[in-house]
Amino acid sequence: MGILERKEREKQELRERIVKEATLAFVELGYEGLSVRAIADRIEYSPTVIYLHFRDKDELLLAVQEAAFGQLFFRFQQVMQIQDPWLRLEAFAHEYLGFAFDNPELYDLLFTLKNPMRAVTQQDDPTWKHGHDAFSTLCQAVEECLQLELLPPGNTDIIALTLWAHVHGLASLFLSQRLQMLEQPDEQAQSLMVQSLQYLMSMAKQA
Amino acid sequence: MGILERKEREKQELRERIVKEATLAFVELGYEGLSVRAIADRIEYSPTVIYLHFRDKDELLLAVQEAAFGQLFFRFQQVMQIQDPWLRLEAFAHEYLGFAFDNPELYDLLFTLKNPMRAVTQQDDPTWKHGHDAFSTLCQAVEECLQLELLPPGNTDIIALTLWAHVHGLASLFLSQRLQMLEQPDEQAQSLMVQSLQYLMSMAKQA
DNA sequence: AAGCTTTGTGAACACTGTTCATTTTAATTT
DNA sequence: AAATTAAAATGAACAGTGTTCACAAAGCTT
Repeated sequence: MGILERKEREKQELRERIVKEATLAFVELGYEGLSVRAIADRIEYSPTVIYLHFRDKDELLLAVQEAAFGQLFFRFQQVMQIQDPWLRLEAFAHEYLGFAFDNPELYDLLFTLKNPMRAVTQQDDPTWKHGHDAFSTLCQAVEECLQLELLPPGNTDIIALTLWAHVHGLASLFLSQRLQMLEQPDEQAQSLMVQSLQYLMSMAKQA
Repeated sequence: MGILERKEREKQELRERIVKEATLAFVELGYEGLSVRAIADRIEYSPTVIYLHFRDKDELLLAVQEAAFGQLFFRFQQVMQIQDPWLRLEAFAHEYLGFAFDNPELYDLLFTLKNPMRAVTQQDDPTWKHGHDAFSTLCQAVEECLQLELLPPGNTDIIALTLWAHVHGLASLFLSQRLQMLEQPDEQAQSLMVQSLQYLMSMAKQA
């Protein structure tokens, strides 16, 4: 009686195809340009079929977000193998910024746009798995640095938050074009961010 | 011959009324809920009259943003009178975060939303005056701290950017509800941010 | 009072997210 | 194999969006 299984599988496949094409359309057109009808065109189905798989657009964006988290986590996995916790911390920061540069729209979806979060609070099913995992690995690196006295003593979560807030702040200001406030050419913006990161890390290491 | 002047004045008054009502509607309904027709209703004019004063919605948002910058700058002016540069720096950070908490929508408009920036690059008229001013005052406090050796030596702009990125990162993550990743109750989120700020400042002061 | 410029309007266009009655398709039962 | 039932997919529609344009109202100049 593999028929039900096959139908279920086909349904999941279609769902994944929706998420995949939605992701492509999203990175291509940005958030404003992403429409349900555009996705429907790409999967060659009627727009209404999307609502058979997702309550609304927010829930679809949540699925796209989850897929994007997978991409970020994939880049992190290579960093996780670095033994030295301090070097690992630095590598995390660079990888994080690298992801933001390479995938500006997806970065916004992960850490800025409010739409997917509305869906996550509606259903209190806390998907967000990859997000917590990513933060945990950051905390672990911080923990190891603390034990080796490479960081000023303090609460692990707070320190991890401090580092995260810093790199996110840089990425966010850059992507939203607010670094224009520094009155520097745009090509140098990335260099500024690296220098800021170096300054922070040098402050931390003086402990 | 005060007629032309009167007409010009009336035009400016209407323009300011548009910006004012747009601001009110914006903080009330948020970005998604803000529509040209809703603003038109509030000013009791036809929607098309708005396009006599602004090229498009982005340009209107830019004007709202400028007004919001005024509000932020107003809060900063009281901080600017603090003599001790270190205390001034800390006060800036708290005032910045306070503004973000009190005016979440306006904060997004100032530092996150891309729409107004599109207008600012289209016309290369670099309004953005208040933004530069705010950053300059931050730089000045940093400069004074450097001379008193209250901060590790380094480029002034880079240090100012580092501080700004940190508080903006905290505010941004909080407002976009991404601090859920810390698995802490939402009421404690603000406390976490203050602790993170304290950690950063203690690191900086050890120089 | 006639003409002209500015100011304001209503209707329309091409979109958007979303819903619902209807039809097509597939699987099951008779 | 035919009829029945359940699932999947659709087209049309609704209310809303930003924006444009031909047209009307108002005010000023001559």
